[in-house]
Parts: sequence; C-alpha cells; structure tokens
Amino acid sequence: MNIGQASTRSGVSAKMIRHYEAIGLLAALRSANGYRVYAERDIAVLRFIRHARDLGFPLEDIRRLLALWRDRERASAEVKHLALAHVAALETKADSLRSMADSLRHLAAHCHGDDRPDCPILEDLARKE
Amino acid sequence: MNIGQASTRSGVSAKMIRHYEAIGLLAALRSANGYRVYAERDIAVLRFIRHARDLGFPLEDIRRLLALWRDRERASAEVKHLALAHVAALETKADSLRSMADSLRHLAAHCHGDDRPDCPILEDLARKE
DNA sequence: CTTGACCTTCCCATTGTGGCAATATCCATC
DNA sequence: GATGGATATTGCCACAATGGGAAGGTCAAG
Repeated sequence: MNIGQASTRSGVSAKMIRHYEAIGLLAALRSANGYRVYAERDIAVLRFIRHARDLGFPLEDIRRLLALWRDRERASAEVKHLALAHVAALETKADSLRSMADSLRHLAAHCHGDDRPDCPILEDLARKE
Repeated sequence: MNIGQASTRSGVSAKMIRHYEAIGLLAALRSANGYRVYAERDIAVLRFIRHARDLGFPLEDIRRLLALWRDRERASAEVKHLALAHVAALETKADSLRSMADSLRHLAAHCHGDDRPDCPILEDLARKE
C-alpha cells in the first residue's frame, strides 16, 4: 500500500509519515518507482505513534516506547516509569496554565469592561518589578 | 542606557529585547556608535511584555495590549475581552493536558511496573482505531 | 496521448527562545 | 598609545511538530 492509503488507514498525515521516517521512527520499503510501501505492521506502528501523540508524548519518548513495544522481553517497569514521568510533566504544565488563567481571570473580574479607560489588567502588567 | 542594563533592569534577555524590536513591539533609539539606547519608558514596556508573557499571552496579543495600554483613551472593554479570550484558551489547553494526564495515569495504574512484559499502556497505544 | 490523482524531494513558515561566530566598540589599566 | 575584557552589533542555526507549496515523476482510466 502507498503512503496515501497508509495515511487514511492510520489517521496520520502523509506529511507526518515522511517526517517520522526521516527521524527514524519507522522505515518504509520502496517499490520500483520509488514510492514508499507499507504493510499492516506499519499501520499498527503509525497508529501507535498517533495514540501516543494524542496522550501528549513527545516524539523522543515515543521512540523509546516503540523500542519497548517491539521488545517482547522488555520489563513493564520501564514503560510505567516513562508514562509516569510524562504524567508529571503534563500535570506541571496544566497547573502552570491553570494558574495563569486564575490570575488573569481574577484581574479581569475587577476590570469594569466598559468604555472607561481604567483597567486593573493593564495596571498589573505595567507594575514595576 | 545600553541593552545589557535594560536587560538587567527589565528581566528580559538582550536576545529577546532585540527580537521584540525586530517584530515591532518596541523601537530603540541608536547612539552614534550604533548601540541601542533605552530610557525608563522602554524598561516599563519591557516589563509589561514580560508580565504578559508570564501570563501566557502570545506576542501578537501583547502587541494589541501594548497598543491599548499606550492609548489612554482606550475602552477597558477591549482589554477585558482580550484577557477573557486568553483565559478561555488557557483553560482549554489546561483541560486538554489534564485529560491526557488522567488517561495516562489510569493506564499506568493498571501496569504492574515490574519485570513482567505485560503492560496495559503499550496495549492501549497499540489498539486498532 | 491526455488528464487527474498520486507520489517524490526540497524549501519555507510557524512560536519563542537560545546559542554561536565574526566583528566592532567602549573603558580601564599599563 | 597599546592591550584586553566586557559589551555591543548582525546573522545564521537549532529546537518540536506540523502545515503549505513548488517542481517534477508515475500511474491508470478514458
């Protein structure tokens, strides 16, 4: 199957499939005309990558996860460790965004939001620190 | 004052000060030797930018906020609107990350994390969809 | 043989920041 | 006046992940 169908079947854009190949996440055979050729196994790999991306894993993590997945003898401890480290990173980031939102919502609550120029949001941004 | 001192005083790296200038967030005078020269007002602008960045505002939003800040006649409604839109964006992003973390933590909870190869995390990533 | 759909590679843009290199300038010390 | 260290200048490259588009090759149907 060619890259177009692999894309449809896996839900990964052709552009990204080529990119993943370029950075060594997956290797594709080539047919006589130079077209990339994919087998069922490759579709599974692409879907694996997509699911991991959906969980926010960076591609470098995915590279390791793929290695662990391919290695039938791998210890699940490594996978769990990677996953929990990522959970922590996600939560740290989420907390950070939430905290920004809280601060800003608080400032906005005290802003009249009418045609008067007075605004605590701008005043806070302009504070000296 | 030169860029180094402006950087120290504002907490914005010299690199970023030049970048902000390049994209038109601020303009610096030049002295005879070609060095950028900053006044107190510029320090205030740089701090404003830094505070807005700390709240996660993208630079394009900051460009608008600066315009509103400089315009003494502006209506606070515009500022509030921008701020609340950003709050919504932050919360959407935070929810998304939180949701990823929840899913992954759930999967990890069912992973033995020992030396057995069995692992629900990999199984989920490898699911057919 | 043409047309259109599909494939190829290569380059550019994004967002915000950092780093490095070559070069110029300032200032203080000898 | 010369030397050196700190500071300045510009410009290019890099990151992560993705999209867009151009210029060209290939294939299958009509």
